[in-house]
Amino acid sequence: MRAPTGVPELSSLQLNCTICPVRHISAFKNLEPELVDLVNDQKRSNLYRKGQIVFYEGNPSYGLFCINSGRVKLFKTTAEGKRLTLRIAEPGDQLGYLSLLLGQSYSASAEALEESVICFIDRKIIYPILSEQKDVSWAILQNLAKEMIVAQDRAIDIAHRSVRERMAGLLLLLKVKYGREHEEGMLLDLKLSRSELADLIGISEETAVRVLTDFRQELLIRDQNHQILILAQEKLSDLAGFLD
Amino acid sequence: MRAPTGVPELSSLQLNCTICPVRHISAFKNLEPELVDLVNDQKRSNLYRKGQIVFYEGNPSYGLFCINSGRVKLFKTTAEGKRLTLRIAEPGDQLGYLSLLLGQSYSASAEALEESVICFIDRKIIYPILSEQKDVSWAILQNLAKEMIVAQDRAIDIAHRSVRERMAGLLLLLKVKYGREHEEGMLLDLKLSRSELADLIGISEETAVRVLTDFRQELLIRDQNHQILILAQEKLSDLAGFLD
DNA sequence: TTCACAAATTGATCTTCGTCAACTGGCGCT
DNA sequence: AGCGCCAGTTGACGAAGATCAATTTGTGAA
Repeated sequence: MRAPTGVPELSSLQLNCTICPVRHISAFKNLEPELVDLVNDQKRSNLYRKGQIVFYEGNPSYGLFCINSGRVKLFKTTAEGKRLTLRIAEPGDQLGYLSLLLGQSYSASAEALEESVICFIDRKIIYPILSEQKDVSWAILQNLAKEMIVAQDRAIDIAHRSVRERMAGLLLLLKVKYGREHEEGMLLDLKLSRSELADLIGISEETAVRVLTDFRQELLIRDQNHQILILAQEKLSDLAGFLD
Repeated sequence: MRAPTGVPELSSLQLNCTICPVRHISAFKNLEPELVDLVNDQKRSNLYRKGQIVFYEGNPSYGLFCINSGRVKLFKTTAEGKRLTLRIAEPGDQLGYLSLLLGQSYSASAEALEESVICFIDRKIIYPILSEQKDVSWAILQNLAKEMIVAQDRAIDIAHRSVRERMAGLLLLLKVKYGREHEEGMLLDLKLSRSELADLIGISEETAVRVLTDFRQELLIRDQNHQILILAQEKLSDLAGFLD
């Protein structure tokens, strides 16, 4: 039994693309005003609560999701229910463009990590924009290329690095995106459960707990309510085997 | 010590893009004749022998490689020398476009699996074509999207599937691309060493040998000189956990 | 507050796979 | 033929993580 795809709890709010603050950091940043209006008229803005599913792997795709606020994780699930998180999408990011571009059903599921507002644009609107506006497809191309490298790195990490190394690497990776200055180090401004951290590097929740407990005892990190405070970046870098 | 990037042993041959048989299955299939001429004038065609490196991870990129004939594997290497093969590129495929698109050094290394003829197009020629010709960038976009899904699938496989499952899956995957009818089953028309097979699924050579020996004893496959003959597809499908 | 439930933690155990080492077989070269 | 080399194979062993189970902690709802 699967919940219906893309059906939000609330759907009254409708944003205005013209003044959307995240458009300027999205693939639509250089979109011509008339096309922005076109998108604006058609799109639906929806609220997703924490834990809500935006779409399920395997379900058909009818358009593109754009994150206005909140964070969404993309993950795949095996037949036995094991998960691997592929990426965490941010405001300004798009969801579901692989399926859209390839005209096939979703290759991963998406779940809101926080309360999020996500707009949905019908593919009938998107396709013409993609094929006529080189800026948009160029932006997506660049994005895809970057994610591709991340995916490749992830694959070799999972194949050949130990859990300790991967966890250290993950914390440093999260630091780049979510790190906030703190008097004793860098605070990761993102709440992720042990299980969600585990999914990001393809390990079990229990081993994630164990490794993080080790890190804590080695004074590399500390728990700050439900966020992680990085105390010793350099040692984590050493652990992760970072060369730079 | 690393060998210089992209320096072939022989470099006398120069192909003609206009009549290149693989252009029509490449990202340049719809390129306008004048632009084909432009590419043709600038490109260099080079012969690479089996085992020769086309480029090394970390080296700077100056353009795009297009495979005219032969097969090339793309792989990443850890600091300890462990490898993971990311994909096997075919005639008509491009190499190095991630680096080109992102303007950064190679994120993987490329090595000829067979004697191969590969053309090199300077980025000065490529960039204008990419930004003006939506067909080419659209084709690359589609390619990238497909590879992205493969990369994602690979990641979850490595994280959560057993070696047996992965090897069964790999054989079936190779069958799709390289399978040739044979009286007793499907012959994989591609010579890959045990070590190369191992690299494709992120395991050691020895375990690859063991799993394949098991498969052989279970009469799922057989060695046909240095190629693999698949005798029992359905059983491999079951092993791989394929649902279809 | 108290209950119920989810998240985090810890321990014990087991399986899988990597590593190291030795041995074999095929093949080209002289 | 004889040599050397490399891919393939096999065995023994150990370490890394997964799994299962139990316990503790935290948290929101009534």
